[in-house]
Amino acid sequence: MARPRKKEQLENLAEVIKEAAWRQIGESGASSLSLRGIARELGITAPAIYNYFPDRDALVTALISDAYASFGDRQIDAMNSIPGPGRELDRMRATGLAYRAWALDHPHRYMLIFGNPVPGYVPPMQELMPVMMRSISALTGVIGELYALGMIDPQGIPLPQVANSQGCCDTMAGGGSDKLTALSIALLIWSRVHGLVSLEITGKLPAFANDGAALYEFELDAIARQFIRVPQAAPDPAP
Amino acid sequence: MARPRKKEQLENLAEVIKEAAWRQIGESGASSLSLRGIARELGITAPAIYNYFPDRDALVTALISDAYASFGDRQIDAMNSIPGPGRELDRMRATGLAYRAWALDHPHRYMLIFGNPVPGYVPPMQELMPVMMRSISALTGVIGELYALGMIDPQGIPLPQVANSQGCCDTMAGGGSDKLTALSIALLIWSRVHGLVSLEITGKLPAFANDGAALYEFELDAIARQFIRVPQAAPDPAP
DNA sequence: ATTGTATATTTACACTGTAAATTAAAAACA
DNA sequence: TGTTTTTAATTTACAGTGTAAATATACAAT
Repeated sequence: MARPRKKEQLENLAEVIKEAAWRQIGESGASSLSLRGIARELGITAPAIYNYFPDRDALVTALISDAYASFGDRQIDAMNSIPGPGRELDRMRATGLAYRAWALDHPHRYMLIFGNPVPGYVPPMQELMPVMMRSISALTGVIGELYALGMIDPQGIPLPQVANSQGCCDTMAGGGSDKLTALSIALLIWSRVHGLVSLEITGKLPAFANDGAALYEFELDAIARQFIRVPQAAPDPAP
Repeated sequence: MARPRKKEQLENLAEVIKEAAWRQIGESGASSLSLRGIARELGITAPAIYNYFPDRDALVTALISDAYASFGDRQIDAMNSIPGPGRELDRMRATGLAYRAWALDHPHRYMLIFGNPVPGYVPPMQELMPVMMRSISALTGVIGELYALGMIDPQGIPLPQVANSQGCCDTMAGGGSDKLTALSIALLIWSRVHGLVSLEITGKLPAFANDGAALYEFELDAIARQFIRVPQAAPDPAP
């Protein structure tokens, strides 16, 4: 009732197809991704791919899902690289630096998930939501820690409308307005790092070509200064 | 030696072609722009377009150029809507609000110039530089005004490397490090509004779908707070 | 009227994604 | 073992794309 093995290798053809797709994207960009090109590279015919992906969009979705996973791994690794209490600020900075580092390591993957480089493709949010949520869990987690420590001043921060947060925020916005504030801050921070990184990756910061790092770290500092307040330590009684 | 008029109208066919292209972009997005589709809509054949644009990329470049012009018009209008000295901060805010307003009015044009939605297209910077520079002249102009008034604290702001600023910054980086600082600040501000606006336009802020304005105005305020310092007015002697 | 030139059409080619029919191969069952 | 069933691949075909080359047409200049 099944036919798991073929005479040749390539039993994990779905994975091989995705690898070829990534190589092709890395060479000629994500927009010129071609099923026929992949098939040509693998020595098979184009319609054979349809046994593994119902259409080209499904392949793109799989690539995006993998990219989110890779991105999420790096974010979570960065967060875990600065463990323990009392180092929440360093932890946030580490995830911030990891954001740009991953983007520079995989510019095409970055544009694939955070830009819209593929012609008629619209990502199926419902399917991608889990990997998406996981990938931003590092940032939202650290923000949550800082919030719990009273290191964030919530005043003036616009909140999302819970009625509109369909599914997306159910996981994290389940709590009260604390979580909503944390989500909002995470969004504002994401917007800032995304703005800078996407401009750098697409080569729109020519004057800073060799010093995007300085600009980015300046922005990280500015972000911290804006949102973080170090709680006034109660002056301990002199010994 | 020439043949200026045809029996029919459509003498400004280049303009008509661009209009059809914009309409097509407005309906099905910039990525599905098709020469054959335009020709079909205009009742001509596809190769006829090649008499007006050497290839599809040239048409896209012309569209981008027009989009920059439209964007620049709105920016400059916004700047001029708050004239006179003493209102530099309001002027900056007006250009900031106009940035998002134009983007929401023309999301496809915005993505055409600030995203990269067209398959294999790479914009010819050299050709687009004039309209690009004009379109950001409003922001850099206001920053320059504020800088001249001593309302900007340049310390800590990373400067671009003049060696790398090829052509782009010759116009504005001709001066000393003042201009470079202003350029750098303009870039940091652009990065922030671009990050937020691009996320909103591409529908990646679902939770804030109905209140992008609040989020954006919060960001404008934060930008002003970060870069602008009101010079200490000398306390005038009590009457 | 003839020439010259700009503008359009026709034709053709290589490329894309994908649907339908067909063939080949391996596994399951007799 | 032989036969059937299931799955995977190929072949073929179609509609779409950008664009190059050759061709026809209509106007302006001579």
